[in-house]
Amino acid sequence: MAARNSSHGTVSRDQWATRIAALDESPSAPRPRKAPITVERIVEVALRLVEVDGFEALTMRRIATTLQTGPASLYAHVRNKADLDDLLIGELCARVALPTPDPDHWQTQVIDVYGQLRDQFLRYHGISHAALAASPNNLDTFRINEGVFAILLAGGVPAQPAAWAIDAAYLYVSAYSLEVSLRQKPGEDVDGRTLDRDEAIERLQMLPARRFPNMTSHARELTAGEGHERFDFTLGLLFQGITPTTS
Amino acid sequence: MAARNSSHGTVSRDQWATRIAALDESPSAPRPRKAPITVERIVEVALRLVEVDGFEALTMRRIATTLQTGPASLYAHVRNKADLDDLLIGELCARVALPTPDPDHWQTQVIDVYGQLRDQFLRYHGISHAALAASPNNLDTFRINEGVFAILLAGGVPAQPAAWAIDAAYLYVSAYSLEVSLRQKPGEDVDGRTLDRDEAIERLQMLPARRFPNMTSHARELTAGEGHERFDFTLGLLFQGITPTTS
DNA sequence: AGTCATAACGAACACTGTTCGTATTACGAA
DNA sequence: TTCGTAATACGAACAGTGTTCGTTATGACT
Repeated sequence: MAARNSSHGTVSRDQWATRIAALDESPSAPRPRKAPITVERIVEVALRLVEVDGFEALTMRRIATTLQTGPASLYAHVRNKADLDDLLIGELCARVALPTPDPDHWQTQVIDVYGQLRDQFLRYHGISHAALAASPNNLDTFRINEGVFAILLAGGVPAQPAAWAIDAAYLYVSAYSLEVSLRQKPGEDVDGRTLDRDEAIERLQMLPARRFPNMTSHARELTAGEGHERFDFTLGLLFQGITPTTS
Repeated sequence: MAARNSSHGTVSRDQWATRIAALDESPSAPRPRKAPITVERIVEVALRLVEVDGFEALTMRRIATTLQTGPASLYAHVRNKADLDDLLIGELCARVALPTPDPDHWQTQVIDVYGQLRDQFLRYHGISHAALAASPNNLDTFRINEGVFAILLAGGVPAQPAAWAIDAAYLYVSAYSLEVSLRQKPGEDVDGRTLDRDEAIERLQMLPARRFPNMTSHARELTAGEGHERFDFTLGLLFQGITPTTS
């Protein structure tokens, strides 16, 4: 009611600002108009934000401001935040390369696939939280399950144990990645691993030895496992138990 | 500035209301004064709220209003919401009964312990979310680990595989409980399990058979598992792989 | 009876996901 | 070219969340 802007060539101040902002876009972009907001760009920006600040800091507002818009604009392309989370873990699952089944090396193939998934989860801090919250209805999750299923069947594993082991493995990979992500939170980077381990041993041995005799005496075993040794160990247990030909 | 209440014996309206409310407390309580707010009461109320409405609906404000107070009053007894979550899963872990190790039945003993933990998690919808978010620094978690460790060592399992299997088992139990909780969300109660299974089979077979040949042909195996059959299967894999005496 | 540390509290802050109604845009038809 | 229309983008707001600040009331000890 106060000040319309329909008189001759003048534009509103906001429009002027957006035109200026549109000047220094990417000069080689075929669309100098604005910046079309698509689901792919949302996922891309969201993953970049998660990679930098972690999944806990991923909010619709941050995605929107990174895209130079308001939060309401995202809901035209994404139903929920949960829906966006599904898309994120879908993208991560889609990056996992599935090998052609080799009956002689099915076990290492399976561990390699889940290692890829774990690395994707660990690259984006805390995103496995979304992997656990979202029931695996995602098509990309199905793709991984299908690939592992093929490897297992090629290896001679019966269908029933294979199906259950696949389910358990996905759960374990997600939970393991989440635990590692949360444990790395106070730590600076990948360094200081043995230092953290010494401190963990110290804390364990600080426990009352009467109530915790085994944990205090076996603190070394409890904190052992360089790198992803524990990960490989557990997956080995899971898939060695369904081996058709006993090693 | 508007209406003080320091004149003679009159009390404020709020004070009067609290006095009236204090009348119909528990008549046999030794403290007719007010209602002392302790950590135990907070945990008790929080668990009751989670049992009714699920963990997602557990907020500090709801706990406070249930205790007839404001949200700020809780922070005198609890550092964070995360701290409260730790207390909750600590209470749940404390309820698990640990048997005296029997070398002849160590495997069933271990599965029984984790079955108790799973049932506690499933009784409170979505609380395993907190179990995964909180790194197992809790003393009650240590207690379970200590108990299982004792069972495993009594069974003749070497310390290193025992420690790693304990870690993996706790992770799996939490993730499994969380998945079951989230899957039960739309369902009414425990009923309708086979109906859900038929629907799951139908959806699986709706997938494009060219890209998902194994999942479509083995939909029955993928959806199989009455009750906690999958749970027992996975824990069996985990602990059968570290058995000293091959069955 | 008086003092004082502590607990309880009301109100607010910064922030979240989400929705409503409007304003703007792009594109095909006259 | 001009216009109308369907779809999109967006500002502002709503109902919540966890958490903190400054104040008030309490209960025990001297």
